[in-house]
Amino acid sequence: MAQLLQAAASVFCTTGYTAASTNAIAREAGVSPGTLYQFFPNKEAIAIELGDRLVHEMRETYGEALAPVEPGTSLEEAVGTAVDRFVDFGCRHPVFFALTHGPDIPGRIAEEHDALHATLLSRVEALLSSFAPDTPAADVARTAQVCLSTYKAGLELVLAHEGAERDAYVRELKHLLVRYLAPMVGEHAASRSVHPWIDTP
Amino acid sequence: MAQLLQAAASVFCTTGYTAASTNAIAREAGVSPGTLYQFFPNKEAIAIELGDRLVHEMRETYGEALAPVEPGTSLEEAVGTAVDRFVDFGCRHPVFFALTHGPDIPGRIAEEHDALHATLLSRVEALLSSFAPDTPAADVARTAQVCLSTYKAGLELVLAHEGAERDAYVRELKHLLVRYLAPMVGEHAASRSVHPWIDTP
Amino acid sequence: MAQLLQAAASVFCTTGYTAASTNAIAREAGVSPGTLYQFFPNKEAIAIELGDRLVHEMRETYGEALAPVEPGTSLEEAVGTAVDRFVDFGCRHPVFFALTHGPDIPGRIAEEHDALHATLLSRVEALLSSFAPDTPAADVARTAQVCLSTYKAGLELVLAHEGAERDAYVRELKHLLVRYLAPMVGEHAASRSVHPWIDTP
Amino acid sequence: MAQLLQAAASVFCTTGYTAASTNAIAREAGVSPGTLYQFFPNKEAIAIELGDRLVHEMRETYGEALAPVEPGTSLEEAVGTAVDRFVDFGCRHPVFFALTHGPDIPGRIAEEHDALHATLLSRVEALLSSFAPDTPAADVARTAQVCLSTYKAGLELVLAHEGAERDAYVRELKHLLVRYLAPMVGEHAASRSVHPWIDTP
DNA sequence: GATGAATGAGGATTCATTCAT
DNA sequence: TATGAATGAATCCTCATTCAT
Repeated sequence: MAQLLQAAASVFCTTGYTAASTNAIAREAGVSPGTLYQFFPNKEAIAIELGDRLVHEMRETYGEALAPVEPGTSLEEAVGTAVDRFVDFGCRHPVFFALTHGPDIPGRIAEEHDALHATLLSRVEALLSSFAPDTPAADVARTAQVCLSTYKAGLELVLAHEGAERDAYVRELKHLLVRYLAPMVGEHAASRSVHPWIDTP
Repeated sequence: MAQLLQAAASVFCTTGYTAASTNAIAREAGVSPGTLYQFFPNKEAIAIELGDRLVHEMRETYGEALAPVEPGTSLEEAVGTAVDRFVDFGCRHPVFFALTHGPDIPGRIAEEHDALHATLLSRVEALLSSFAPDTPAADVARTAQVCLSTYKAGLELVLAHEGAERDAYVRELKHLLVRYLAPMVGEHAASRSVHPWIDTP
Repeated sequence: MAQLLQAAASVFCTTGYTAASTNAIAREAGVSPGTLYQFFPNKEAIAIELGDRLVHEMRETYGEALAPVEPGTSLEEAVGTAVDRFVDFGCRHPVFFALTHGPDIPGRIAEEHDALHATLLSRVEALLSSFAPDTPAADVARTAQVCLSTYKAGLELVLAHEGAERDAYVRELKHLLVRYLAPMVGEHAASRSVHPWIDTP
Repeated sequence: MAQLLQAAASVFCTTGYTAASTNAIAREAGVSPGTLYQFFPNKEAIAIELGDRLVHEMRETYGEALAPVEPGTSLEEAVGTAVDRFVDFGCRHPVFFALTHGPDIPGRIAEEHDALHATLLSRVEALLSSFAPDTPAADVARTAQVCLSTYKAGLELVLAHEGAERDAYVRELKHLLVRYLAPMVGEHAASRSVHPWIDTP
């Protein structure tokens, strides 16, 4: 079954969900199509189970990565940790993006993913609030959304490169986020090593 | 034919390229399947024609949006214009993203898109170089990549909202980019209203 | 219309009846598909009209070629004339074979062709009877069938070659028929330049 | 699979290759269209497999039928044996002709068939040479071609009849060939029961 | 009369799913 | 339980035919 999920991950990665055939998955897993259907009622269920596991692991990853920071943690540190974890996760599970993007993925996964997104969102919001308690909730929510989107886009870029170049992109992604967030958290993080940012007046 | 392309755009948007059936496109266009095949030799050709038109329009859009800035233009202005154009384009052509993502889109489109990407990239690089002439080429290239990815991700976020909320996201996207780029262009844009950024020492 | 039939002949020749498309015929004729259907109710009708004309011309050709021979005509002369006409006809109308062979031609043509075949058969029978009046009718009929089949097969062989080689095959075809028929007509054609054949005793 | 090939043979026989639909073949075989495609990748492959088997069997048939004759074998015997085998083969495999004629049969089959034709041709040539060693090669080749064509045409005639009538046609076919060849082999077969033929002087 | 875009049933082929072994 | 042949609906695409202009 782990075998099957791994095969599915591999096939989804290379062909996408829609174009992936259950026969191809079974073949990749080295079992017969019939066997596949003794573990999963249909193709969608495979993607859902896969998604569930990813989401679960992601939740754990972020549970730690986005946990409320201890007082005194700098923005750089917080962002750095989160990005590193995110990158690590993305490297270990390239399927995640095959199941995340694309309008042709099963509804259940979309829901699952939305739920994950919402969770992450609230964590990021909490984090942001701890850094900038006075910011209106709507702004925090929006900023969190932007952060998540940026995360994902940046991660794809990171994964598209290797070695030193990958590391360079990781640094850029951190800069991108830190610089974006600095003004918001600036006043409440005067102890940081970055100059306060003067936003559009 | 415009009718068909529009229908195709609509169907590709909702189901993705792979899952889109030519019969569905024909139905959406209000014609019979046979009619569709008098204009396009096959499904791929529809996507390609659609992609060509989008790329063409995108090229024009960017030709103006990313044109070398006149001396004296601020980073904010340059980014603001580019983002506005990009957003406008995205609003008018939501298909663009359906044909851009996904591993199962026809090779021709991928090429076309890669070519477009390369073009945009070199324009952004030129723009960045004009703002920060002393930056090493490799860094400029990487920064341009990050900008483009951020553009795209931000645009999706923008398109997912409407009205005032959309405008707010547009502002955030501009901030995101401006803040990211400010340190790089900082020394050459001392006249700007942003403080120079002190990067990782 | 002659234009259309000619185009049809050409297309039938190259692709066969079944694989020939009415659009291809119309295109070959330089007219629109609609125009084609103002002359013929359907694809079959084209083949039928074509077949009719060929059969008509063939009938005339054979009317003369297989006409009752004047007394004193040798077998060689009779066969030689018939073969020459047949070959000439085949050279001018290569379609004939496209519409003659193959199990996928319309029933009407088959009938037409069968009628032609029957006509030719009775002429050949008459000819044979005039050469060998004492032969039983059943034998004459069978021999006539063999002659016709041999004719056709030989003709295809002839048409497959050109120039001197074609002429050589024409000669062989004549030999084939003359030698086959000689024993049957031998006794009644003692004046011929061939030795009588002593058949299976 | 034998079931499918048999069904295909039957359908090809009645409708010809082009007009034969895979659904019809599947239905004739009593299976679903999908099943057919688990054995053959496409319609052409069915014809090719069928053709291969026929060609293979034909080769064996002819390997024996056209083997170099032992010294002392008469022309009648040689022809008689070959025709009998050919007829037997044709009776058991009427498809052979459906896949042999027609301009729309798959290229692979045409090649296969051409190869077979060439093989048969060289065997017939060898046979003829053994009977008439002094005949120029070009003449032998031509005569062999005529023999093969006559074979095929005669066989179709034979297959079109049954019982005693079929036997009668078989005899006629043998006569046709023996009489055609007698003059050529005459001098070297003086011991035979046929009179030498005096050809065009 | 000529046109040619439109039609839609039909054919080749795929693939998610089932079930007898 | 595992298998893998069988299924058949659905897909892409063709082409004989029609009809508004």
